[in-house]
Parts: sequence; structure tokens; C-alpha cells
Amino acid sequence: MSAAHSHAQSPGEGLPELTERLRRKSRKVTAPRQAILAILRRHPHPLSIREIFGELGRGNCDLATVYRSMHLLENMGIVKRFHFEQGGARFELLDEGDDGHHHHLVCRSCDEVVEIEDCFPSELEKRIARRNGFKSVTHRLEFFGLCPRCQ
Amino acid sequence: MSAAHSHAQSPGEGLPELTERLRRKSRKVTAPRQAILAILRRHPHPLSIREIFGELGRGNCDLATVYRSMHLLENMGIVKRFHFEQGGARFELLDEGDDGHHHHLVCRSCDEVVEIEDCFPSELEKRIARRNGFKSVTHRLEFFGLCPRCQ
DNA sequence: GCGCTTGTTGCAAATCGTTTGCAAATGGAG
DNA sequence: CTCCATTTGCAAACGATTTGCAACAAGCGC
Repeated sequence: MSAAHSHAQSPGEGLPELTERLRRKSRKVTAPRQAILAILRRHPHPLSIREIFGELGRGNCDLATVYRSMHLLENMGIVKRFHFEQGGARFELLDEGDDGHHHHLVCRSCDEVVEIEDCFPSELEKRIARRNGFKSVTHRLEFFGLCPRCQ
Repeated sequence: MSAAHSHAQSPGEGLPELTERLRRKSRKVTAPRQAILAILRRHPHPLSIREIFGELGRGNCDLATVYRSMHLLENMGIVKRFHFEQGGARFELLDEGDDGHHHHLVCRSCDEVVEIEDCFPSELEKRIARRNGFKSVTHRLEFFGLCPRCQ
């Protein structure tokens, strides 16, 4: 799974650096939060809440706490939330300073995810915004297809 | 509302033509289905299930029937399903032969929707597919921003 | 027109993902 | 160590959507 991930993931921050980011915003560094960050750090893929919860090992922390933690981490800019075709939200750890704007190519059959560097041309986006009088325009873009193994 | 819609909507088919499409695939032309098609025809916007259900007037047809009808119409290629940032699915009537591939610019504040003709460059999409060994790659693309009235 | 067969509907209950209220537990500043 | 605001677990509430099932009706053949 991890091996199939084509995007070269930077080494990323260690747990200490991540928890430091929490502390800096005067958020408490609790066991559930550390555990969640550790899991996200181990998986460079967009993880679903269920997957995160599953890895926590039953009895470790409540599902509601996972939801609450993901909101917190999202608002702090530590993770980014994605939505694919099916199922609930998925989350990816962000490096500090990274706005997390990138896209995915998802296999319709096995859900394998590849990160994509290409992006919708920004001049085109600006033109679309201008033409319609919109401001602060961003976009959401995901690709779907059949991966080599599933064809 | 309709006036704000920038996309020149073709006259579209009348109810008779639409119901004919149902008949051709040996599906029954029932009152709920006709009512739903009529509503979709009146609104060139992506409508939510709740909006459709609301327009039906209480007592006219069950909510479950609306959900079932939308699946049917989607599978027959009569409507297209969209997902924006919040809330449930939204549906738009498709002209016959139209694959419905187009995108939207949605106001983050008032949900106003504008249709966009631009699309992600297909050469770029092909390159992404090739580079990752994927087949049958399509994409989903939506824009979000602040409309003139909401800025 | 009349019934038959099969697709369709209404209703209620189930499911899925997510959120919330509340009292008990706890991180960390002083 | 104490205190307090934040966080947690638990259970219940929620919104969107799906499903089982018995009653029903569209459109075929006669």
C-alpha cells in the first residue's frame, strides 16, 4: 500500500515537533491527540476516521474524540480534509507552512490513492473568477480511474 | 435566482420527451417521476433532494421515492449528480446525449451556483493517467468563492 | 375494458457518518 | 500541589440516505 504511493513524502516532522505545534497554540497535548498524530505520520495516505479509529486499538479513545481531534487539527492547519466519491472524510498530515493544496488520483475499484502534482491552471481560475465577479476563488479537483492492478 | 444563472440553458426537452426516455427503457411513467422531472425542468440549477421534495408539496410522494427516483434517473443518464462542500447530493437534468460533464462555481456564503464551461485540460489529464498507469480517468472539479452580492 | 405480472410506492425502521450535551477526568500554568 | 479551563467518554441526537415489506398501479396480453 505505502509502496504504491508515488508522491515522494518529505521526512516530515517528528511527534515532538507536531505536539509542539499544538502547545504553541495553547492546546493540550493529550494521549488521543498524540496517538492520532502518530498514526497520521505513519500513513502518508488520506485516512478515514474509521481507519484512524481502527488503528487506535479498541478502548484507546472514543470515536467522538477522533472526530473532535480531526476538527481541531484541521483548524490548526495540521491536517487537510479530503472527500472522495464514496464514504466519509479523509485526512492527511500537512507539513508546516504547506497549505496542502494538491490533488489525488483514486482507483474506482480498490480505492488506491496517488498524489498528483498537477493543478488546475491558475490563470484559468483567475479568469473564471473575474468573468463571474467572484472573489477568493479556490477549487476542488480529484481524478478517478482504474489503477494498473484493477484494470 | 434563475436569472443569475449564467449558463445559457438550451430549451431542453418537454415532459413528453422525458417520459418517452423512461418508456424506452421499459420503466414505468408514474406520477412521482413525472412530477420530479417537471420540477427539474423548471430549475436549471443543481437541486437537492430536500428542494425537490419540498416542491412536490407535502403528501404528493414519499421522500424515499424521491431518493429512488434520483438513482433511477441517474443510472439512465437523465440527471447528473453533484456534490458541493456542504449538504447532500444535488441533481441537474441532462439533455439527451449530453454526458453532463461540466463544472460549477459555488458561492461559499449564499450557495449561488454558476455553471462553468472551462474544464481541466484533457492533455494534462491523459498525461496524469499515463504517468500512473491508470485507465478510464475522469475528474471532478468544482470552484468555490464569494459571489458579487456576498463580498 | 379486464386482469396479470412486475416494477413501483408508502411507511417505518435501519444504517452511516457526524455532532452534541453533560458530567467526570486531566493537562499544565502558577 | 492546586485550580481551572480544556478535553474526554458516553449516550443520545442528527441529517442524509437506504432498505424490507406489503399494498399498489402501469402497461402488457387477451
